[in-house]
Amino acid sequence: MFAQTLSHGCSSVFKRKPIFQTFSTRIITNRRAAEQKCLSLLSSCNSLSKLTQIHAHLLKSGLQTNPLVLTKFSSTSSHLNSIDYAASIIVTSSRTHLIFDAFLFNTIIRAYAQTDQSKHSAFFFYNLMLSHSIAPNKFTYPFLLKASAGLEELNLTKQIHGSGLKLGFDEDLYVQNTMVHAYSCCVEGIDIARKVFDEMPKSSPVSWSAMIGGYLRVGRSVDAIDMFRRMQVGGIKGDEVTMVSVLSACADLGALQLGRWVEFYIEKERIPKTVQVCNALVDMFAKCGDIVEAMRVFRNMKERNIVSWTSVIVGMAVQGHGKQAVTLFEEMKSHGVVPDDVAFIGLLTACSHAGMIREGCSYFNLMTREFGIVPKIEHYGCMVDLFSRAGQAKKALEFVQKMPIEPNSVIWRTLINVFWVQGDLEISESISKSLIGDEPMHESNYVLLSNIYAKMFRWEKKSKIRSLMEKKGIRKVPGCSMIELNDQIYEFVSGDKMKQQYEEIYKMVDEMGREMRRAGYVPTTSEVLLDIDEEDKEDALNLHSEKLAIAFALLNSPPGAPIRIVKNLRVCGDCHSATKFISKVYNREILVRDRKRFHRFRCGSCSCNDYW
DNA sequence: ATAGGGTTAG
Repeated sequence: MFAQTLSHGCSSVFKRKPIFQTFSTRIITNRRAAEQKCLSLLSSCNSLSKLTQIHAHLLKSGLQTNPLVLTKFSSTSSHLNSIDYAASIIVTSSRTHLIFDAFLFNTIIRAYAQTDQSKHSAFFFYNLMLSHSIAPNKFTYPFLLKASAGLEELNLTKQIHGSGLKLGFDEDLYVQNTMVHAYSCCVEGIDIARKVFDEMPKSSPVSWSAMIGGYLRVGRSVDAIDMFRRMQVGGIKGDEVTMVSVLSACADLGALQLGRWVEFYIEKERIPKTVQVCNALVDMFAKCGDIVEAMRVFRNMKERNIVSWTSVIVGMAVQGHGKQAVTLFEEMKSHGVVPDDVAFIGLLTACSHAGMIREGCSYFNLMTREFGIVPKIEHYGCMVDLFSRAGQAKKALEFVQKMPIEPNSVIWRTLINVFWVQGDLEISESISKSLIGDEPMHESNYVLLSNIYAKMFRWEKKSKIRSLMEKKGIRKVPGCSMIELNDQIYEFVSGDKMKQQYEEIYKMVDEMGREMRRAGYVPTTSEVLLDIDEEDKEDALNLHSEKLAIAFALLNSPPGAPIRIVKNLRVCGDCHSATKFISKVYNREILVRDRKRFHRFRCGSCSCNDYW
């Protein structure tokens, strides 16, 4: 097969003679031509077997010593085994002879930097390069930084930064941009990235995108948005990559108004609406709860890929629209788009949120049977969630026991929760205890166990957990509700006396309570897992960040305007019930995005049908 | 030859 390809590839130059003979004779007489030929053969080489054959042939013909050829070897394939093969030739050759140059090393360094599994090898060749007294050039640093960024090795990045600094390559804009990116890949490096960014004499949209993307990666979406605002103020135009990052930040924060503005900006500035930009728009609208707009963008796309489909499917899933998610999935298949493991996670989530147990099970089986996808822990997680949400604790447990892979803490927590809901507190307690043993620093494990003890009225055990947490310095994540109003994002934390309007807000909360009671609301004091009397429990419920946010929205938005709230935790039972009453009493549509899904409250009921 | 980006169970 190789000989065929080779002779076919050579046919125009070497017409009659057999290929191997051609090579050896020509090399002696016309080395340069043979080199050229070999290089062009390597250009079309896309498998390890071809590579090894070309190499074997080269050995015969004496061309292996040529650095140019070796360079081509390294850049020829993105497959790890081909890169390793090229690497081994370079290592061997470097022991014996030759005039290696920076170009050669850059190529192999770049090849390794682009792999997922073997980025460390890039540094091996960097050191080999130095040991041969070959000076790195300005191209070497972006490659090294790329490798270091992927490894999330802050110290490595610092070292490269230092060496680049000494050689003066840090003045190159490319190097600076990659530097910002590499630093921003580590949570502890993000502020250094910002410092590098701030000290850059010049910047490009790439620099800004690197910074915005960095803030996004470490979960600082507010800072990401702030960077974008700074761009606007500075009159710097972003490009399509910037837009993708900014839209991602909007999606994360649930900032619909800003997201809409970004879409407008894309139109106005004629930023190319690439597939990725449209996918980001779809995802932004979906995560902001505007599934209609998400579908509009999706339907208008000229080209859609698996990510586009998955985005709308997940969008439907978080709205609890299981049927539509399934319909979209089937439509996707009929368009010839092959679902991947992520698409199945979306689909299974949709089934789980909508209580579609039968469909969920059948798709889970189909995934492996028809598409050969081996279920990952996430897929098993979806299934455990599917049974658990439907209250089938026993089935969920059986499923876990039959799983071929080890369940992880997410799955255990799902089980703890379902047994807790069903009042099977002993099982919950025992799983919970062993989980704390496995993950002693994970905050939610303690919260779960503490809730279990509260429900058992074992207050002394509960307070023990609390002091254990204190001793280990583990803090409960405070509940927080966000609301976007007139281009501003407001944050409310439970019981927080915020800077502005707090007296008015607390008054409003009281008024809401009275109006709700008149409509039949009864506070769910059993939700308050504290050893205090009933009246104090009611007060504690009123301090929940969600109620504060709603009060704030009622005070500051026109009557009848819909209210949109984004929470960092799941909505509690009492807030869920209260919000239903508020939607009716105040005649408002209230959309709450919780940690996992949307609740659309209208006229006294919720779109989740109390299934969440 | 060089840089930044979209979907993922609770």
